[in-house]
Amino acid sequence: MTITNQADHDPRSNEGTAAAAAVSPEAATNLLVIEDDDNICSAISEYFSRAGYKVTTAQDGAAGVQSALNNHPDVVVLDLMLPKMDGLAVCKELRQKTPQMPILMLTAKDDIVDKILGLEMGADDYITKPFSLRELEARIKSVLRRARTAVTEDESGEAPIVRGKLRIDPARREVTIGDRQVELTPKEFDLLRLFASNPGRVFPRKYLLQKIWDYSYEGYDRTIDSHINRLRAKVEDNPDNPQMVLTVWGIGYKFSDEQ
Amino acid sequence: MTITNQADHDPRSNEGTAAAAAVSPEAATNLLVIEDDDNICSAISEYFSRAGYKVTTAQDGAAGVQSALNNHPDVVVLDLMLPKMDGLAVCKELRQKTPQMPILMLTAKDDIVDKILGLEMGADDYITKPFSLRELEARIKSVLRRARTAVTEDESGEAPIVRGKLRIDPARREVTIGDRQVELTPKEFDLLRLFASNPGRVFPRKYLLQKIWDYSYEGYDRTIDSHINRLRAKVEDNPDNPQMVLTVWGIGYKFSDEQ
DNA sequence: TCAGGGCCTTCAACCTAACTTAATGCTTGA
DNA sequence: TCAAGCATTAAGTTAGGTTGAAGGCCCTGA
Repeated sequence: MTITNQADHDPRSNEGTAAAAAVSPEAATNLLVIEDDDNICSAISEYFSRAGYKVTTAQDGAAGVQSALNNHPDVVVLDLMLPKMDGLAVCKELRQKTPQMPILMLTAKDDIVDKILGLEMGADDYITKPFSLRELEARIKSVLRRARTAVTEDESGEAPIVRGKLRIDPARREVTIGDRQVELTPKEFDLLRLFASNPGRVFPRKYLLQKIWDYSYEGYDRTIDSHINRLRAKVEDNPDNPQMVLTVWGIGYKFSDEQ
Repeated sequence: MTITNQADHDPRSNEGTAAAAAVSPEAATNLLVIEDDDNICSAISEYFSRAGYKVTTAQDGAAGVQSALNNHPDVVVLDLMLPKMDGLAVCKELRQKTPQMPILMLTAKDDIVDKILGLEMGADDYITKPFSLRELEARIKSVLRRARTAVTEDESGEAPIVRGKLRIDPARREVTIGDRQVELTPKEFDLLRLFASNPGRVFPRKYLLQKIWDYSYEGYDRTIDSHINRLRAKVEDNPDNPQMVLTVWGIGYKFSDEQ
């Protein structure tokens, strides 16, 4: 016997459209766009204003940082290529000064190196040009949702983490899927807990090495793959088609925030 | 919201099935379900009645609180979205008035914010829709087990601790297994008492050093292993296959919470 | 009061089991 | 097409179990 939740008209499920945001009951979301290209800038600005966001823009990195610190936007959309101070530097500085502020980075198409650097610098997510505005909006919502529920990853609270059928009990170091208990090794457990505490957030391999394997570990980062492999074998119903621990091609892994 | 009837016959095991619970020797467990959806409510009610539980239901928050205070159920299953008084308010009120009563919260799919709030409000665990009834049963058992054995670790009350054949009398510093009395050294006793006060909870070595050895002890933590070794020799029927004091690889030790 | 002995605790060493890392070649997806 | 990811296996490393001995404390008896 399974209880499902279909055909449930939850207003939240309309996410991703401009109209939905416009009727949102909550106070307008403040959006700061740091982008030097006028076309992109005004397109974003127009779309999101109409969608009920309050949009501020900045044309270069220095101005962006200023604006972010003065206006405390709810989310920053940050281009990587900027005059005066490039996106990575901006990201780094904002992370230092306002660690909580969610940052969504715009990167040139296929610029994997930059994506990785961006994520390592502390961006919360990235989106590659070209992108649709609806896509951007979806990402922004996702980042905002995560920020609201942010569990600082090392807080390691004793409260159980539940994601669908998956349940992690940090105090007992127990993991169950549905009613089945799963035995994990320490590394597997640490990885899964980190992932599941921050669904949707992308963890680059380098970052994982630092976080789970202590600092400046100059190792083979394929090692992570091995652990992910074994973790999936234990945790996924069908390891060939993972539903929880997902690969982000060229970057690393993340926990699904679907469902 | 619909109820489907799939994959009920799970070949994995017979544990947790209605039949197994029905023959449980202990007095019926009282379950209060606060849920406005008739389908879910009757599905839960039917399943758990058949499993030998005594089930009471309430259709809204206010009625739920009343029922909880009048009937003193062993565990409350509480939906978050309720008419009259929402789940969070119910949870908060129950926590104030009967702090011991275990609460398991049902949350809508994806409603992470609510999960967190729920736990902050004092729910003991939560489960996301959709869920299987077997899964719910597993959670309920887990919450009940924790509630039964919950001892704040520093309470160090003088009441004897009984776990199966093991009995610890803190006032007399006596330990018996079955009818056999066991002589423990102070460290052995302290360890065993700490473990047995919180079955299932994992105690890292560092934590034990702080707790049992006081001060920030910069020592050899293999010392703990020695004590565990001797403790097991005295306390376990077969020290090669410990049933009480269990190793958690890479972390420390815990007391078994089976049975 | 001091020596002797017993018990508890700590430490060290060795051994095994468990887990992690590395390397390989194959598969996959941009 | 080809770099990135995956699966498999083998080697390496680390953590835990076990044992025994040294040090310290306390009790006891001379």
